[in-house]
Amino acid sequence: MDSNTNLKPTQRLDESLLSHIPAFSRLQKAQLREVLDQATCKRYDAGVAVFDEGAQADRFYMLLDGVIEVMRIGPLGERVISLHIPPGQLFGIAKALGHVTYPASAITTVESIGLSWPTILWDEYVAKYEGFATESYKTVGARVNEMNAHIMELATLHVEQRIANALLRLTNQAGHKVATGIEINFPLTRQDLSDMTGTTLHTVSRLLSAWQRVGLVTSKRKRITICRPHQLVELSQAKPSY
DNA sequence: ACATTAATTATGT
DNA sequence: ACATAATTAATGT
Repeated sequence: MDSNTNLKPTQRLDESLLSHIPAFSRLQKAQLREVLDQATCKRYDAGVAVFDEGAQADRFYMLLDGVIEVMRIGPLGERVISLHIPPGQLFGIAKALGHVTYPASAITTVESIGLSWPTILWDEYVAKYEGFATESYKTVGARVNEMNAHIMELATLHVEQRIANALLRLTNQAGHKVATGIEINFPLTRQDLSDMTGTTLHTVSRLLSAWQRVGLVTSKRKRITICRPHQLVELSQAKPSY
């Protein structure tokens, strides 16, 4: 019932869209053309699901523009954001991990544009294109590392440090320089931050307020900019307890 | 050192 | 006007 379903059979997308992303970096121009012709391009409104946890993983995706939150939902509605996908990254690649359904949901945080392919093509690409497998598994590996680091943070660090780390990670992938510092390039609520750090929006709100008072950050609704990245890095480090 | 509850205010459509 | 976001204080574990 919403009008964002303008599925377009990939009309003349340029090969340069793919040539810079790792998984396709080793392909020839003709091969890129072939891959692109099999892709579907779609636009998504902000806040809609690209796919849902548990659904048949019939396609895999690449984000061209926008931001995707990869999240799971607890027994009663509590969101856990496990990952943010910046443009140029593959996501929904359940097939690469041997899954038949998506292990998490992918939600757009802003209006986004994505390419997608039928999952069957994954195996074909792996077999056919030199470097597709190795390169894409590299990025999968990097993502696993990120998540591992995140788990360590959740388990060992204090709330203040976790939130600092979350903000730093976000600035690394979506940071945009502005006059007063580095702004995070997409709408981010306290709720979102708390969902990434396993705390509550209230605690996040209090902390941000405190940091704002000290001039470390500034924030409007859904927009956070870091004024003193260096101080934030310090806060993100665990303090020795003796 | 943090969550929870609840009341209050600000902000975007 | 309405819903969603953010702040703040009080209270609980």
